[in-house]
Amino acid sequence: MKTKPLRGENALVPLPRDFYERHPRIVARALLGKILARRLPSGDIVSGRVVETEAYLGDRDLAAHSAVGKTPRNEVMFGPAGHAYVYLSYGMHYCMNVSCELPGKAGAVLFRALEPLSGIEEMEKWRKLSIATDSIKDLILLTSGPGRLAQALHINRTGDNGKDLTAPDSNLFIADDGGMPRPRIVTSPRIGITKSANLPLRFYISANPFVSGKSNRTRGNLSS
DNA sequence: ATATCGATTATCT
DNA sequence: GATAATCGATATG
Repeated sequence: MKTKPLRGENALVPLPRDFYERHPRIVARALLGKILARRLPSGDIVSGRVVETEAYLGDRDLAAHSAVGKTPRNEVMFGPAGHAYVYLSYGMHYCMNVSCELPGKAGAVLFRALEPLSGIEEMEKWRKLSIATDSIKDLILLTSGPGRLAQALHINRTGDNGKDLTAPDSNLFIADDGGMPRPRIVTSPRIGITKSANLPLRFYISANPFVSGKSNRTRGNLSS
């Protein structure tokens, strides 16, 4: 698996398919510290570092959308790994996932929070926000939370659902800039679910201020 | 055909 | 802390 860290300008290349062809729990942890990026028509990059993820499993996970079997909404979860699964949450927010596992077996990882890295002004525009400063307190409003980060990167179902995030020319992809080699990872139960709520499938970077969840009310255990 | 329930967020009190 | 906004999927008649 070629996940060799890359650095320097134009170093953002999509992670390979086999990165995602693993158990969602493994992928969710491996994605922490990576970069979720949107490439604009101009070539500019809107991006953030992944600081919080959740795994949704194909087996014995009643909280996963795939638990009811394949439907038009969730079919990407059953398809090949490395594709975007975008769904509408509570009728108003889009949430961004990447499919995992081998074809036929369902699985996905939900992106729950990013630390903004580039394209802040573009994020403000898409979020319909005008933040006063570049303080953490203001930046949090851009990408802390699954609905927020999707809006900040202009992710939506019609434009992005099913998109191959590993394609070299994809305008939505995940990359490794080598900027966070071994993040300190905390494990906790997932947020906002009732079924299978006890499973420890949420992962976030320890002490990172962009992690979502009511002033980090939801506690977890340091697991690395 | 109608009712219920979310992998959420913004905006109140 | 509580609630409204809003819609697709699912369950039931």
